Amino acid sequence: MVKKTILVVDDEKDLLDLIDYNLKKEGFNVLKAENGEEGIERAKEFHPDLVLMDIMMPKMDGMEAVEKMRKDDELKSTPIIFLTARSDEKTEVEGLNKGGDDYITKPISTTKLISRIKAVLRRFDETEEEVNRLEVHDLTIDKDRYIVQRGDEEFQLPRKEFELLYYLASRKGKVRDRQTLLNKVWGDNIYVVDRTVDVHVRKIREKLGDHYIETVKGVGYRFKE
Amino acid sequence: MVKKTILVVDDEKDLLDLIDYNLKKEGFNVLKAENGEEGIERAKEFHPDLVLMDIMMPKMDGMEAVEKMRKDDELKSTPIIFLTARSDEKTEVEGLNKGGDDYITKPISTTKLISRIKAVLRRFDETEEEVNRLEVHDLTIDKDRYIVQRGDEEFQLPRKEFELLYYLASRKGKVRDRQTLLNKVWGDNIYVVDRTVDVHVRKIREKLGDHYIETVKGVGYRFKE
DNA sequence: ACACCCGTTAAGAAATTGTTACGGTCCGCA
DNA sequence: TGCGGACCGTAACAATTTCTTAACGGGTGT
Repeated sequence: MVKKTILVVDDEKDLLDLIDYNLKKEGFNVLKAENGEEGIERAKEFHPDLVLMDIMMPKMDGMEAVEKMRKDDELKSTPIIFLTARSDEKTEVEGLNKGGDDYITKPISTTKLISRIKAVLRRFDETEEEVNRLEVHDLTIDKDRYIVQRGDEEFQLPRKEFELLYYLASRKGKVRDRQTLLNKVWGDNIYVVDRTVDVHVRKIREKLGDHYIETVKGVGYRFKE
Repeated sequence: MVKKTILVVDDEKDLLDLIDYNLKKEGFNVLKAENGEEGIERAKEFHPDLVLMDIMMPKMDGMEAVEKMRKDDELKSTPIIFLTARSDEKTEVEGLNKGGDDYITKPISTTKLISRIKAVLRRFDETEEEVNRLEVHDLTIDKDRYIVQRGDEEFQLPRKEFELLYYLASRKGKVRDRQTLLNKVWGDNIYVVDRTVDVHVRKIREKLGDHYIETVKGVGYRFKE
C-alpha cells in the first residue's frame, strides 16, 4: 500500500514534532507547516491526502486557511481534521464541515488522533472510489447524491432529467440524436416517442437555464463545451 | 463506575503479590497467573480490561503469550502493558506494539505502574468510544448503546430502524436504493420486499422528524447533508 | 405557401412513495 | 404455559411526483 501524506499545520513547534513523530511511526509521510499561509503553500505543492489543521494560529488562522483551500479546485476535496482548544470553536468548525472532515479537541491523545485520521481516510477512500461526480462549467453533477450544484444553489432534478443531463454532460460537446438518448437514458427496448426528450430538455433548461444544453437542428442535443 | 479487571502475569511470586496488593488498593479487580499458558487461560475465561505481562517467564514466555492473544478474536484488542527487565527487550516489544499498548521496565515503581495502567485504560476507552459513534447534524447516533440523542432527548429506536438510520447517516449525502439498503442493513441473502424499507423510514421520521432522511424519487433514500 | 423540425404547454397515465392496518414472531414475565 | 407488548414484514389504498403524449405554434429553408 502507498503511504499516505499528511500535512500538519500548527504553530506550537513541540506539538508539531510530537505529532510528526507519531504519524511517522504509523507509516505516514508527514509535512509540517507553522501557520496557515505556509500550510496552503505546502498543500498546493504536495497535495496531501489529509490535513491536520490547528484553528488558532498567528499570521493566518486555521479557519481562514481552510476557506482558501475550499476555494481552490485542487484542494477543495482534501479532507481536513481540525484541532481545537476550546469546545465553542467546535460550533464554528461544524459550519465549515464538508464531506469527511472531523475535528478533535486539544489536549490530544495520540491514539485517538491516529484512529480519527484512519477513520477519515477510510471514509474518504470509500467516497473517492466511485467518483460519480462531474464538474462542467459552473455545475457539479453528483450522481452519488443525485444533486446538481451551482455555487450555493442545489437542484434536485427528477430522475430522468438528471440522468439525461448527466449523460449529455459526460459527453460534453458531442451531439446525440434523440434515439441515442432514449437508448442510453431510457433503456434499450423501450417504446417512447422521441418528442419526450424535448420535454425533458426543456424542463432541465427551465431549472438550470438555457445555456447548458444546445440544440443542433436536424440532429439532436449537445452539452455546451 | 465499574471496576476494571487487570490480569497480571509474572513468574516472580513476590512481585505478583506486591502488584496485586497495590492494584487492589487502587480499586481494580486483579487476576494472577504465573506463566504465559496460565495467563492465556485466565484471559480467555475472564476477559480482563488490561493485561500486565512479564516478558521473561518459564513455560511460555510473554512474547509468545501475546502473539497467541493477538490471534484470538476475543482477546486481540485487549491492551497489554509489558514488564521488561532489560532495555534491549524494549525494542522487541515495540515490534509487537498495537493500539494502546505500553511497556514498563523493572524495577517497577508502584506509582508509575499505576499511572501507566490508568493512562492505557483511558486511551483505550477513548478509542473504543470513537468507533461506533456518529455525529450528524444535531444527532448523536451511538451504536454501542443503540441510542440516538438530540440535545437532551434520547431516542430508543428498534434495531432495524436504528441500523437503517446508522447506515444512511454514515454515508451522509449519498443516495442508496432500496435493494442496497436491504443488503447492507438486512443482510445479503434475505428475502424481504423492498417496500419494507419505506415503512422503516417512515417510523424513523415519525420519531426523529422528517428532516433527516430525504427521498429521492426513482432512486432511493439519502441522509440529508 | 409548404414541409419539416423544434419549443412549449397542458393534461392524463404511469410510476413511485406515503400511510395505515394487520398478522406473525419472539421474548420477557407472571 | 399463557399473556402482553415490541418489533417486523406485508398488503392495500391514498397521495404525490414524474413521465409521456398530443396538440398547437413558430421558425426556417425550399
